Amino acid sequence: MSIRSSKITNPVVTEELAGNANGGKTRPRERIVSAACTLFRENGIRATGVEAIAEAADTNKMTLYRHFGSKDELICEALKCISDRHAAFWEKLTADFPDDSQARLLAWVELRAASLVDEPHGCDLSNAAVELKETDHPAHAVIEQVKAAQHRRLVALCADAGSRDPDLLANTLAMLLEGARVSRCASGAEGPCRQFSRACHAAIAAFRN
Amino acid sequence: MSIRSSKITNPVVTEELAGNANGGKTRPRERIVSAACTLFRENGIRATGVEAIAEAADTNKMTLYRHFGSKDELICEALKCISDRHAAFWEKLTADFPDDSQARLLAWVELRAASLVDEPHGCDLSNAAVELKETDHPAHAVIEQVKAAQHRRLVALCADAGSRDPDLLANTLAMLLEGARVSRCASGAEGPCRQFSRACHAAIAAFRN
DNA sequence: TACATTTGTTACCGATCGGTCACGTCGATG
DNA sequence: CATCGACGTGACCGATCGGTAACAAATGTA
Repeated sequence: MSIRSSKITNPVVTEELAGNANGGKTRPRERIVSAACTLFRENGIRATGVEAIAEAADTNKMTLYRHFGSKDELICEALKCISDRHAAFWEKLTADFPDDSQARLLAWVELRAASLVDEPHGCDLSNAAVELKETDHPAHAVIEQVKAAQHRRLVALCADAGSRDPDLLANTLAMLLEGARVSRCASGAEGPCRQFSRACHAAIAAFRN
Repeated sequence: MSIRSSKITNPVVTEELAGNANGGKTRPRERIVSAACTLFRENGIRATGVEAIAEAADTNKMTLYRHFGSKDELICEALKCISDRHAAFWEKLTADFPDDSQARLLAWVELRAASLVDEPHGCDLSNAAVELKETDHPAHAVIEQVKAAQHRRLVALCADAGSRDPDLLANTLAMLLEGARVSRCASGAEGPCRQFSRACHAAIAAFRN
């Protein structure tokens, strides 16, 4: 359901050079990454076996290991795929509101609030960070890098919207979003996340010029 | 370190009827729950085997299964133990600031901010909720119940402190705390959680009467 | 002392995990 | 047609998992 919207963005467009002309069927690598994203999100990373990923990708374990040296490598690749989706989200946001940066910030709140409703599993990056406690796991580098990029974009958005303290506002919004997502898992849809939008608006108003 | 403060509350007091007079050594059941709490927090729930728990508790797997019917049951019991620590935290908070409810709210912020510094693993309850995706897992009932109790206490605290909208303020503070904790795992100590305290103060000021 | 309860020890079970090997199949290219 | 690379299939490996059986040792109680 949530994977369907991403499947149309990634594979079809980028496979023209490969000249694969069969009926819309993508190559195994993309299917594996896509399936890994879905299963990791819905069942957790450790709880998802490589065989289940291969099966969901309509292929087999051997082909999976021909493309990815290990499960950890596949995990990193899946996180990078999610990072690409985040980047696409930001590009679409700036494209939809090219001039009015104030409206762009409000749209960010609204879109994130909407994602809280139909995505009950929280942030895939943060969930991975929570689940993979080994501090030397290669996924942590990917996660930190993506989170840093997101923070930079959010700070820029707050600055464009004319906040008095863009860094503080960005961090506040980041904590509110992260907290809303995780409390969606722990306390349900009727928990604190219910008032995510109002809390964001209050923060924006509090840090206005 | 954090486990030590709880060890003095639970076992010693409740074991007088058992008449165990050996040198301060607690009974296996408490040691198992305590070890489970520590290992679950430091290594994750799924990544922690029952044998490792028994070993850390200075006992063996057979004794563990004599006290707990399954690992899932032990998980629930460990979460309940953590719930007791939360309750102790709140009791101490109200005991330390019996009169000044405004100061009590500020102390809540300060204590939570301090816990962000020396506890890099976030909220054990939320982490468990994220890690255990099976919606029918018995741990979810425990988690939701504890989270609901915490929410009630936080709302009461905000109301006592004279907020205009205690429910909204409590939810905002809950999201900020939850988000600060998880972003501590995903983005490091220099991420958004760095400004948790300031964000809380701004929220409190925004919702003041 | 005699008994009952709680622990400790060891070996074991079936299942699943991540990962590999050998071989067979297919489609594209020359 | 021949070749080559990507893919599919199934069996297999060692390790680890949660959980159990059987028996010995310790412990408290009468």
